[in-house]
Amino acid sequence: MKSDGRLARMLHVLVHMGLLGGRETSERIAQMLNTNPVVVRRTLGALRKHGIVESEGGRGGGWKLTRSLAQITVLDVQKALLEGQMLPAPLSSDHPNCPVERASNAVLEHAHKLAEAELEKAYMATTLEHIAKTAVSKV
Amino acid sequence: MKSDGRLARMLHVLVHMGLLGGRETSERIAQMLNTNPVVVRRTLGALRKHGIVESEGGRGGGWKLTRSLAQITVLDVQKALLEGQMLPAPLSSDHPNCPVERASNAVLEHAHKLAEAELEKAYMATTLEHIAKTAVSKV
DNA sequence: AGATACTGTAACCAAAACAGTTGCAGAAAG
DNA sequence: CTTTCTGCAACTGTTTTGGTTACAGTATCT
Ligand code: FES
Ligand code: FES
Repeated sequence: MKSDGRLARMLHVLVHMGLLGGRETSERIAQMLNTNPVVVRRTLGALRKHGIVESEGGRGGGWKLTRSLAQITVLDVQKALLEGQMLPAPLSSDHPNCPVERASNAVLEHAHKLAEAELEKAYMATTLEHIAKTAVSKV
Repeated sequence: MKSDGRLARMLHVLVHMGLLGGRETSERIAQMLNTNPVVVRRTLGALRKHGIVESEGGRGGGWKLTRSLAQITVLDVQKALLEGQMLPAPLSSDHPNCPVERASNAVLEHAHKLAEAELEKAYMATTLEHIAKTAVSKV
């Protein structure tokens, strides 16, 4: 499967917008992401639905943040992009009545829940401002 | 993406073989997994390369375990099936020289490493015998 | 009003990964 | 020498993300 690069791209874009302040058009963001304006609208559109960015049409329009970088965590962005679980356990449903399959699935589900909790904790603890400061300090 | 059900299926098959003891043919395993014998050979073949099972061709052939369920962990099976990382961080490489992209990627990579460590710990702590006992106790 | 510069969205194709299927070669036992 | 197995190559199907084209709607400027 082709891996999902949306979270990394959105972090990049949002921090960029936070640092440079102003409004950005899909066209400019697309160039910075080596991709197409439509892909940018598609992905930023998901963030808009969750109130992280807002857009304006027409001449002079574009995208901008609705709150400061310090008020956005990586988890906020991830949740806006993802519908279901972050780390779904890869279960089987070949033989639903078999106790062995159920026990195997239970083990996998438990392990994935632990890992997902760890991931969520790390995502929640990191604000975009933290990323911005790290980036600026390493220029 | 279509999710990867190989680990769950292999746990099921291996515990089944451990409990019922004997040799099993790809055909019988395929029926139990609601799939095709070729898929079974393909997947069990990966386990054979890692010494978890062995196969014999010809009449009366089939698959059997090389060690007891207590000597196989979920992690062993996972490592046999997967080449790379269990939980690869979904990084971006659109603008490799941009410090913001690098900082974003670093955050994601760190978070995923934590989650992967948690997952690996849980997988390593669980033997197939543990799954077998849970299943038997719940019949 | 009309040109210009934006977003919003639908409809497609490409790429990647797992699953499923067919077909056939080879090996071991009867 | 037939039967019953594995091993493997070569397809197709399916799902998900990414990329592209095309067009409708909207706000600003002259
Ligand atoms: S291109 Fe703007 S921050 Fe990386
Ligand atoms: S079918 Fe044999 S253990 Fe589930």
